[in-house]
Amino acid sequence: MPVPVLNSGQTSGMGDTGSRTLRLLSLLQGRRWWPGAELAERLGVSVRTLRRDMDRLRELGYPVEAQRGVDGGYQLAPGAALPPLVLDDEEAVALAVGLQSAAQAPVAGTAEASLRALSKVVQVMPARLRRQVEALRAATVSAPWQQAAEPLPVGPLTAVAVACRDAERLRFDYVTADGRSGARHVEPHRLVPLGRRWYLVAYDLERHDWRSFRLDRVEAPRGTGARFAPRQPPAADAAAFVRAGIAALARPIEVEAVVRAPAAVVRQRIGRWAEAEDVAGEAGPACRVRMQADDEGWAVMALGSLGVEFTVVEPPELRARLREVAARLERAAGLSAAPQRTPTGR
Amino acid sequence: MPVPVLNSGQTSGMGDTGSRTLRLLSLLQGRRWWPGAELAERLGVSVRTLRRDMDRLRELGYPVEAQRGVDGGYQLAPGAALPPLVLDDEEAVALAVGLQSAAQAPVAGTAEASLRALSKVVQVMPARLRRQVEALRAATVSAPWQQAAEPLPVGPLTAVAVACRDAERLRFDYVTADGRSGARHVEPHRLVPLGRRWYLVAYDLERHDWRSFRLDRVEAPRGTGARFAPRQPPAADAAAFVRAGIAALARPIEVEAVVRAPAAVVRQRIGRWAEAEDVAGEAGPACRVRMQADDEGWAVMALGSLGVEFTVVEPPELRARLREVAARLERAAGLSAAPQRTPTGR
DNA sequence: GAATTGAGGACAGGAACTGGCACCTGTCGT
DNA sequence: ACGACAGGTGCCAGTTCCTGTCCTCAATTC
Repeated sequence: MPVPVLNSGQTSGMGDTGSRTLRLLSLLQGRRWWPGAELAERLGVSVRTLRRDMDRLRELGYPVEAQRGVDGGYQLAPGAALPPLVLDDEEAVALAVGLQSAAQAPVAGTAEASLRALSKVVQVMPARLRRQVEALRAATVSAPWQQAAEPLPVGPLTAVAVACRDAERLRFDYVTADGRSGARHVEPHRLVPLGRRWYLVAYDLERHDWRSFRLDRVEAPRGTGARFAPRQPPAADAAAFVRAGIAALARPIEVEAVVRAPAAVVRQRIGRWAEAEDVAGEAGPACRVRMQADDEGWAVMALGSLGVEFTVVEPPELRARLREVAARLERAAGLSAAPQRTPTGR
Repeated sequence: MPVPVLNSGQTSGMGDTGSRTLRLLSLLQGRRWWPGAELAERLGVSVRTLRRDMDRLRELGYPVEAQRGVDGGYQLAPGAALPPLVLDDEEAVALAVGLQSAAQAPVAGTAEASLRALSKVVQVMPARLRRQVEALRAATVSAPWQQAAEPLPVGPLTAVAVACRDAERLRFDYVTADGRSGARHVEPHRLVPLGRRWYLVAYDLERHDWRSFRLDRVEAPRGTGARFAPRQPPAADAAAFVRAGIAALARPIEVEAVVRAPAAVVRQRIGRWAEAEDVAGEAGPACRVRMQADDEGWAVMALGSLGVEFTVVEPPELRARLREVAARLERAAGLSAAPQRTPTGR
C-alpha cells in the first residue's frame, strides 16, 4: 500500500495502535504544543484513548508533558533518551547534506558519529532522495580554497562505512600516490578521519597484509556481500596505524606564524585547524599560530584571510608562495577591466 | 535485554508489540544484515512472531527484504518513505552539529529544511547533549574568512524557529544597525535565509508593524508561551519582504571579475556564492564571475583562493583592497622570522 | 466559583497478539 | 539431484490488550 509515512490515512476501521503511536510521536515532534482534542481527532480516536497513548509513550520513556486547565495541551520535552526522529523528505535530504559536510571536515569527536548517522540515513533513503543529496552536494563546497578536501560523493563514503560496520568484504579501484591504479579486494576494518581526510584501514586480501587507503583515492567501492570474521587489527588504535603509514610518505607542512591579533580571534577564525597561543608583543596583541596543512595555498589563504598583519616563521618556502600570491593579487588589481590581457595564468 | 532506547525493560507480563516493532526498526537500521533467529532472540520472541513483526513493518510501508536459504537474513532497504530514525546520543550530537552548519551557510533549498530538522532534534534532545552540541559548535567555523557569518548558537536559532513554527510570541533584545539596543516583543512569522544570514520576519507588537530582524543581532530570544493567531503576512513572499528591507540599507557589493579558468572550476570552488559563465578568451579558458559579497575581504579571498590569474571588473574599490592585501602578504613574506617588527598592523 | 482540560478507574465487547505445528518455497553446498 | 537451511504462509486456541463510554478528580484560568 502507498503508505506515506506511518500513516495509512483515514484508517476507517483499522485499530493498529503501533502505527498510531508513531504518528503521535511524529505529530509531537512537529509542533511544540498540541491540545489533546486536536490530537485525538487527527489520530481518529477518542480522547480517552489518546490519554492512554500518552501513557504508553510515557511508559516507553518519552517525557510527554501536559498542561491542564484552559488552554492546556501536550508537549514533548527533552528527556533522557532520544526518541526516533520522524523526518520528511526535505528534512532527510538536509540532514544528509549537513551530516556529509560534517563528515567531510571531521570535527573533533563527531566524525565517526556523523558517518554512522549518515550511513543509517542513506541506507534507508529512497533513491530519489539520494539523487537529491548528490545533486546538492555539489553546491556545498565548504570553503573555496579548501581544494585539498574535494568533497567525496555520499555513496562511496557510506558504502565503505557500511562495509566496515557490517564486516563485509569490499572491492574497489585504488590509485596509489604515484598514480598507478589497480583493483583491490579487502576486508575493511575501520574508517579513520585524520587531518581533513578519511582513511580506510583494511586487510588487503591479495597482498595479505594490512593497508590504509586514502578514501578520496578509492574508486567505486562496492560490497561483495561476503561477510568475514574480524581479524586481529594491526594496531589497537586504527588512527595510529594510519598516522604511521602516512608519516612515511607525504608529511604535511608544519606552518608556524606570528599573527598580530589575539589568539582568541585566530582560533575563532581558523578554528580547529590551528593552535594559537598569545605571546607578548610590544606592538599590540599578538599570538603564535601553529597549523598543519598539506597544501601551501591553504595555509596562505588561512593566514591571509585573517585580515591582520602576520609573519611566517616556520617553513621558509611559504614566503615564496606568499610573494607569488601577493604578485597575483597585485596583477589582478593592476590590470584594466578588459578581460583580454597577458596570459600569465596557468 | 537491557535495551537502551524504546524499551521499558523486561516487561514481565506486558506484550508491548509497538515498542518491539520500534526496537526491531532500530536493530535493522543499525546493521545491514540480520539473521532472523538472532533478531528473534534479541527481541525475546519466537521466530514465528518475528516474521509477523516483519509483516507488520512491511504493511507500514518499510521495505524489509529477506534472503532465504543458508546464510539468509533480513535487511532494510531503501524504500518509498523514510522510516523513523533511531539514533544514539553521539549520532544525535553529530546530527545537530552538521545540521547547524548546514543551516548557517544556507544552501539552495535545504536551509529551511535543515532548520526544521534541527528544531525537531534540539527540541527533544536531552540537556546534556545540547551542551555537547554547544561545545562542539565552537569548533565548527566553516570557513576562516567567512567572518561575516559568525556562527549562531544552536539555542537561539532553534528557539526562534520553534516560535515561528508554533506561532508563539517572542521576546528578545535587538541591536539595530546603528548600535542602539532595545527589547522587542514580536509575533514571529518566518525565518528567511538570505545571502549568508538568517532574517526573522515578525510583527513588532510595540511598533505595530512588520519588521525584519537580522538573526545574528537578536539576543536571548525566548518564547513567551503566548500563542497568537497568524496575521496577514506583509508580503506573499517573506524573502521578498526581507530583501526589500535590506536593500534600503546596506546593499552588498556586486563583484564582477574575469578569471582565467573554466567556469566549471570556479563553480566547483566558490560554488553557490557565485555565478560563472565561460567567455571566449584568446589565452586559454576564462570565465566571467559575478558574486555578491557584503564584505570586500570576502571577495578578495574567494577570488584569490582560486589559485589562478584574474582581473576585477566591477567595483573599482576592490582593486585598492586587492593591493592592500597583496601588500600585507608581501610584508608577511618579507619580514624576518622574528616576531618583533614594525607595527604596520591595525 | 465556573469553565476548561487533563488524569484515571471501571466495564464490556471485540480485536489482535502469541506460540506451536504443518507445509511450502527458494538457495546453497555436497 | 538431493538435503539442509531459513524464510513465508495458513491455521488454531488461548490470552491479552485495546477501545469507547461513563463517571469522578485535579489543576488552572478567568
